[in-house]
Amino acid sequence: MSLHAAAARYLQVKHFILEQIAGGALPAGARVPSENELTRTLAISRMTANRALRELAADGVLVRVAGVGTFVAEQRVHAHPLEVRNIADEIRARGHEHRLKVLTLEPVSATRELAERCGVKLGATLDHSLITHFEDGTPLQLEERYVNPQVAPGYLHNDFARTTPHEFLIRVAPLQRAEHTVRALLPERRIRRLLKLKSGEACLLILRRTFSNGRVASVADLYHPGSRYELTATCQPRSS
Amino acid sequence: MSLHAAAARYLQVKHFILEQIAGGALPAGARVPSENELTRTLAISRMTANRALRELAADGVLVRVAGVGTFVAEQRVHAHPLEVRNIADEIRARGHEHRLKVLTLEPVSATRELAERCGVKLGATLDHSLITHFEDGTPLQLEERYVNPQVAPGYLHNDFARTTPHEFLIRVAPLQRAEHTVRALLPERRIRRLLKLKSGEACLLILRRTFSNGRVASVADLYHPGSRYELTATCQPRSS
DNA sequence: GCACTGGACCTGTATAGACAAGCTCGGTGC
DNA sequence: GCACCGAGCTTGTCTATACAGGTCCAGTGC
Repeated sequence: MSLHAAAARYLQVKHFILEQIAGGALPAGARVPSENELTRTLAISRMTANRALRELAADGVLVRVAGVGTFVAEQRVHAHPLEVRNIADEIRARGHEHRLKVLTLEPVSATRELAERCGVKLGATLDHSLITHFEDGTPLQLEERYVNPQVAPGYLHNDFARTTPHEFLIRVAPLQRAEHTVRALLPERRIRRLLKLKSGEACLLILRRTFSNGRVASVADLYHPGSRYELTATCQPRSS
Repeated sequence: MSLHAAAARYLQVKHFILEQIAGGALPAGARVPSENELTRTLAISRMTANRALRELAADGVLVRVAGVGTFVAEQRVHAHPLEVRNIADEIRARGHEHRLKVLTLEPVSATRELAERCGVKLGATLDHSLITHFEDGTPLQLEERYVNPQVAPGYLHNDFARTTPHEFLIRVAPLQRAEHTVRALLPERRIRRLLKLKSGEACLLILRRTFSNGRVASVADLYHPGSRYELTATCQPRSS
């Protein structure tokens, strides 16, 4: 088995489970096939099934009870401890209407810089999307995203009107870690036009990398109008 | 083997490694025994060693490189998980020289906006400082700070050449919480001059509020040149 | 009817052995 | 001297098997 041509077996099992959850075949609380069932139906060894289920449980997707079985966890999105901001949630939390517009959606070949950011080989295929997010009709984010189809398959076929890129990704590729870099810049014309910025208006750029299973799931450049958007964070030390 | 009386074998292996790291026997970058070595020295199977090392790598404690070995990760998370950046430490961590220049240092009377931010009454006295921080002679931060003398007394008499504002504050008023807001803007002339910005260069502004004993210790506006500074943060969920 | 018990099934963990693929380094051939 | 190649190490993954302990339920004995 090649490690590059196909994903590792236990990852396939994880995706197999995740797809059933995403497709609604396994609603929250539903029982997931046991290790022995997976062993039989997927023709894998129990250790492989065990690793897949164990990692999904560690990601919070599943809940395992010794002696009883494995079940789909409730409230997947909500319980997530990662403070990764989702522009759609932010807008809705303020009581405003969120809409998005897909400008580009296509596979691309990784340039040298992209390959490095995504941890893939030069020329590898990445799913690329360019999407603008609107709050009550005003553009609030320009999202340029590259997704590694090896880690999060099916991105190009997602229905973005129903599932935002962020929502799709945390469902398909359980979030492990996120890296953020924040910059301020005067945007080039293309970005200025898409965000309807006044000339001379600064732009907040958030470079985000999300990791799943130790690999980069996606990298995103998030452009925000400097006059209409700010980032907030509260740091609090753990007790003890 | 009881699952309750003694920890699982792979957990023992994890602790074995962690103790050596904590004890200094394995400094950052040091090579960790390979799976085969652990198999021999600890009389365990390779899968057990593999799981211990794999999970420690997932936690960010170790870094594994296929075909090379396993190493102690750099930058172990500090004991204090508060991610409050100190520009002086940042600069020194990069191996550069930090210098600062105090432009203003005087008590002021709180305006309405300031009073609100600091949680004091209108007209209350606040200690005000305006300081520029240099990296190898290049300005990297303009720090405008207001300190509540009720919470952190003695700020105006600090020797800033020896103790930076941040260092003074965490010593005098133990840090409880920090709030950050990040904005991008095109700075006014005064700031542009002090940071030696090119006209048309964007500026990263960090608004910070630090709390001590439930009260605001200080508020600071931190201006950074957009072309020379960026903010980075990594979010990681708790290991399960 | 009720308490108990044993079997079936589940997860959790451990072992031994195997192959693939990446990296390093030393030796070989030119 | 330099390029090349393979041995030997590493991690990454998979299989087959095993035992322990938790949970549930049906069947048994009273």
